[in-house]
Amino acid sequence: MAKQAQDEGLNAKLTINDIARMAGVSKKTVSRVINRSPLLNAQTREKVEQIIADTGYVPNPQARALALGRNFLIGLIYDNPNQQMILSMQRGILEALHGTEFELVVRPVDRGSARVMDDIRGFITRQRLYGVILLPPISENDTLARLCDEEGCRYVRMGSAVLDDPEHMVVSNDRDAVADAVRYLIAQGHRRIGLIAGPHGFRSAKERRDGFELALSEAGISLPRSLVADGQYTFESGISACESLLDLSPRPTAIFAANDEMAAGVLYAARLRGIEVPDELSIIGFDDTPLTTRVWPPLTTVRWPIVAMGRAAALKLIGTAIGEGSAVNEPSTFSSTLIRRGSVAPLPIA
Amino acid sequence: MAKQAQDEGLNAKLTINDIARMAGVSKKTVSRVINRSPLLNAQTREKVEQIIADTGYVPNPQARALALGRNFLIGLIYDNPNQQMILSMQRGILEALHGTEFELVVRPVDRGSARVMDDIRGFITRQRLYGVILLPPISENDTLARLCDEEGCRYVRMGSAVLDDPEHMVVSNDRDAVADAVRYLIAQGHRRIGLIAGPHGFRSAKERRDGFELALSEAGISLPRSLVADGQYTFESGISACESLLDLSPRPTAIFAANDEMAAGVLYAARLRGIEVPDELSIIGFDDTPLTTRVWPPLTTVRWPIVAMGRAAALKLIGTAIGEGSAVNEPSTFSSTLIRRGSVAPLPIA
DNA sequence: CTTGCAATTGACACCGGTTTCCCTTATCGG
DNA sequence: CCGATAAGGGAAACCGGTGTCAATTGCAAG
Repeated sequence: MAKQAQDEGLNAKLTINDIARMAGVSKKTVSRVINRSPLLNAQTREKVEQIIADTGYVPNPQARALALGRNFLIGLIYDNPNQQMILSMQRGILEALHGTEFELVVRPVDRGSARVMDDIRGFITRQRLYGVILLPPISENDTLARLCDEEGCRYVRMGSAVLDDPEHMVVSNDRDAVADAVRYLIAQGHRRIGLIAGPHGFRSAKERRDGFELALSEAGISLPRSLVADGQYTFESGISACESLLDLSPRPTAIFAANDEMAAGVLYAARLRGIEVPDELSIIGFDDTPLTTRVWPPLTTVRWPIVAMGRAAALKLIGTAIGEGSAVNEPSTFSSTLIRRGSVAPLPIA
Repeated sequence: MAKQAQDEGLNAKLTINDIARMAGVSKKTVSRVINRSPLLNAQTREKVEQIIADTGYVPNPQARALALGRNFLIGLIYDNPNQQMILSMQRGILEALHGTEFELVVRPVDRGSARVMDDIRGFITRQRLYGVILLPPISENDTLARLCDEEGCRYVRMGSAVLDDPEHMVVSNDRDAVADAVRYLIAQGHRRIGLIAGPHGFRSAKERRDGFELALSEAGISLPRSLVADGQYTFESGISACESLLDLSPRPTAIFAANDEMAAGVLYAARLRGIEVPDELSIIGFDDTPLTTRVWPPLTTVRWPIVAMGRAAALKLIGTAIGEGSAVNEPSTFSSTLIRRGSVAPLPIA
């Protein structure tokens, strides 16, 4: 342990010149070893590698960044209301980055600001990022993707619709997942099903709504406009959207909320009116946040593999750099599953 | 907007040499302007500053990092089970960093691993971090603080006890906050109050327990060991800890849980047994996570200003660099407040 | 035995800043 | 009016890597 620490302290000062001198070769040769250049004598390589291993030398990232014009940093760009999602993504990404030479730089941006694009451009070019991962909803912005292309910055966009562009996207299939969830409600006998939709302009909101409508039309159920309430993906918006649905007469016997926060709002609104869940009202949410098991009754919801998607995104970005090149071109569509808990009950035969 | 973008594209290629040529001075003089060197003619400075402003030149961070031997990166090091807290801290830190030249690099570590210290040392020295912010519980590790000192890396430790070392710490006073909360329970007539403590080895757990015991002893209430149950700061551990408390006879009339997750567990366990909250059992949690308003009844809890603390920590770190030097030596103790919601009721006169 | 080509390796410039050291020039006291 | 002193400003080295291109070596072909 003490020796280890000593080594560490030592290698903090070691430069490529030191290694070159010890090995009796030039800087350039050491550089070739580090960068796995193929045009290099096997013996020379071995000798240098031995010395690198013995001394614990690690090349200075700042110097590399300057010479290469590129850093070994991954940027995580988000502008998201959903904190839980950011954190899970971040976790997945960090898992993939762990043990590599890459570090993660986080960068929240303000979609509302007029200068977002310039901010991001500055971030990317100044830091000479190796690549960026874009979280929704800003990932849905094509201008941003074009900007990355222009600046020669690798990127991966996270999303919630089927793939347009496999090389640059990691997505979940929200539409099908929601359709499944709603089919489940229908199978339980529900016919008057309310939707609390996500905010306009969010792709995920649209996909989830499409899935909802798809399942209904499959079953030949008509959807009056009044059964669709707008939400903002927040708890509070879930409450008020739910109230407008409960004001209907007859009121819906089931509600699908486009995320768990709003589903929790439904639970809250129902309790205020003394409506029993799930006996008088069934609820399904989306996300499978920890919240779903903390509330009562525990929420039936759609789980999408956020952490795994984060990992996949990171891998797609750095795949070629860490010798996992195969990951890069692999299409990355993840599927979600319905998690049945306690917020759905069959409709009693009237 | 178009012009702006053009400027941005331009300045990506501008170097200090270009500026020097345009201003008709040497690189060094431009460097002096950038670094606010005092030994510089006012006119020269103004001229150069004008050109920098016009062209939108920004010095290359990689080159600076190499020359200076230090990066403009802040590291966020954590090993925490409490995801919510990490994210709030991160938010506060990013708020403070916004608009500065600093970026945030996040670094989860595994406290269990034998190589944690070497990992962190590698992270700090390799990236030549400007400074790091340490989140609890690993911030409580003195070896780590010493390591930062050795490596000449600025650091700020977040914590939950009164200050040992104002220069390097931003803390909340958990003990007093909990004492207040428990005094409130006592004022409501409760005498048999259970504690669900946090895990051993966490400073916050100890502080909160101390506060709990303090309030009880002030009021002359004895605390049998059986009224203290161990938890792990998780929902599940809250449930089982609560069950052991509810098995007592007579059972407690109130429970203080050392965090909200465990308090939610208490709610869950109570519901399983058909115990009414707050009428038959009062509950207070700690953290004021969003969860507290999603559950029923909404949880009375202790709010600590996590985001503000994150901001303060970042400011303490970069204060001198951004001309807010005063922030650095300011002691940073934050106080928490009791948020009264619906999970506490007065004890009915028996 | 000489020439051509491929495989290795090294010398040197360069990435874009900062630092060291020295020279020039302005200011001031005698 | 002259020399001392200090401040402004520039040339060149340096931070620690990588890219370019030429030099060296070994070996097969002519």
